[in-house]
Amino acid sequence: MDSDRKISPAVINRLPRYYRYLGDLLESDITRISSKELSAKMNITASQIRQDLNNFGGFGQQGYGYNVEYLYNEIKKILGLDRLYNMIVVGGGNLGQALVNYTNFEKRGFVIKAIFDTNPRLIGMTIRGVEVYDTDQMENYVKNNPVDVAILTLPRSQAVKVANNLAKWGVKGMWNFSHVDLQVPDDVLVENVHLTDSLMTLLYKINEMYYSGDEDMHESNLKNGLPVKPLDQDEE
Amino acid sequence: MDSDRKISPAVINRLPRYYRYLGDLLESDITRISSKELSAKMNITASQIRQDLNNFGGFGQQGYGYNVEYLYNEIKKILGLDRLYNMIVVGGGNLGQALVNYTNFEKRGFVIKAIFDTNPRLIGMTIRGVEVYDTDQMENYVKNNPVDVAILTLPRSQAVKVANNLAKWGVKGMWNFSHVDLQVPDDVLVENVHLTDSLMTLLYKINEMYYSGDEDMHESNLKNGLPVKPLDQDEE
DNA sequence: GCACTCCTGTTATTTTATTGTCAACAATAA
DNA sequence: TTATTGTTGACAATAAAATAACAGGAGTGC
Repeated sequence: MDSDRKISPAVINRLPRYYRYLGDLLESDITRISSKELSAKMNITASQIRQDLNNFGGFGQQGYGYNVEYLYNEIKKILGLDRLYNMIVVGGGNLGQALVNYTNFEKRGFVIKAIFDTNPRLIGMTIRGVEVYDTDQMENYVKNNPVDVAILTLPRSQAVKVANNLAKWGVKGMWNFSHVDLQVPDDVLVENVHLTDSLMTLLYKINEMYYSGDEDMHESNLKNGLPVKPLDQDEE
Repeated sequence: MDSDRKISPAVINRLPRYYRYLGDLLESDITRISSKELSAKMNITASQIRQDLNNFGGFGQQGYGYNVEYLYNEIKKILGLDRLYNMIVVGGGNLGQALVNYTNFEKRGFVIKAIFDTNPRLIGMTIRGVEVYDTDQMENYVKNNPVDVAILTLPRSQAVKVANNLAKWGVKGMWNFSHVDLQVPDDVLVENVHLTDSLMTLLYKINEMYYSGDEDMHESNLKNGLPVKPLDQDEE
């Protein structure tokens, strides 16, 4: 494993997908697979699969292909999934609770240790065995307990300040669901999940496919049962 | 708006982000902005901003820059956000409920009309005024009501079948949160949100930064308070 | 109104990512 | 054994994306 070379982000983003497919194969008791076969399943070129994997080492064997279980475990190691991670949820709203309730996280080694919120009605409650604390206690908690990842599901107005504090107090990474791009020190890693952005790109594609070249789209719009109404700006 | 030319996916994915920043500027009563200024705010090169925007038309003016409100509204139109969209949620679990409860969707014109689930305890319930129906009724509903987007928050085992049916019945696009890559006809658009994948890439980066070059990572692991425990495969 | 600066739209260049090709070698069959 | 097939890993070729360069129109100050 050549840890000097810088792996391109495009490759890293594909790794979890390989991991998922290999897990599926493992469950189906398939013991070996060639890049060609995997290519057909995943809709990626075989060439790219081989090149992606070779960034981390030669896991395959000529004339044989890849051993599914071995490759699966190697990718698991590469992604760091052979360890436990301590996480906290900041913002105990709907999304925060949904993530806490997602049982598979625990199975994968993502352990949510605490939830922080400012809402008095939530504080003291327990969600799937995880207690909700007042945000006031967060500094104390983070400074005295190892926190690998903070899951941010709070309103954008508070997100920046909270993220900066968490960074200062030693949280390694942030999984950010709030509607704002965080600016934190370079040694704190941020992964943004902008759900609305993702939905918007879907809508763009729908529009492109169903209404493209239609300069005044209102008519076709009505035909499709979509009433036209001006919408104004909203605040998260 | 040159609707012939094919816009690259990279550009489309950036559009919502531009839209977000322009909305912020609008709220701050900033009326004009140059690509250079926006570049500083967004951490993108000015060159890329100009090139991105020019895919859709010349919205700026030499010596002046871009009019914030005008550009905001143009991007709104490009993304198709000047219309209403009818949506349904398939899978009324935690995540599905969280999305229904996300009030901003409605403000943006994303109207969730119905929720479908197989769980008898949920059927008949109302979440933020949206009723939960038995999945049996979905075919009838979709065939008789325009559905632009189906939000899929169901277990992977059911996702593929449901998605194929929805495609057949005329749903235009799917916003897929289930842990599987959907294979649907070409005229049905799918936007996948693989939350776990996104978390895994964050973990990769955390590992790279904190444990890189450390072939036997177990020791440094313990130093950081992360107990090492072998984890096995799980099923969604 | 004129000189000067700003800033776009566009073209050129560089960088990054993907795909295609092939020699080398393993597995399998003859 | 020996031939044949399958398949990797390396690298070359191509494509896509990002960045830089720049000509020239529009604003600004005098």
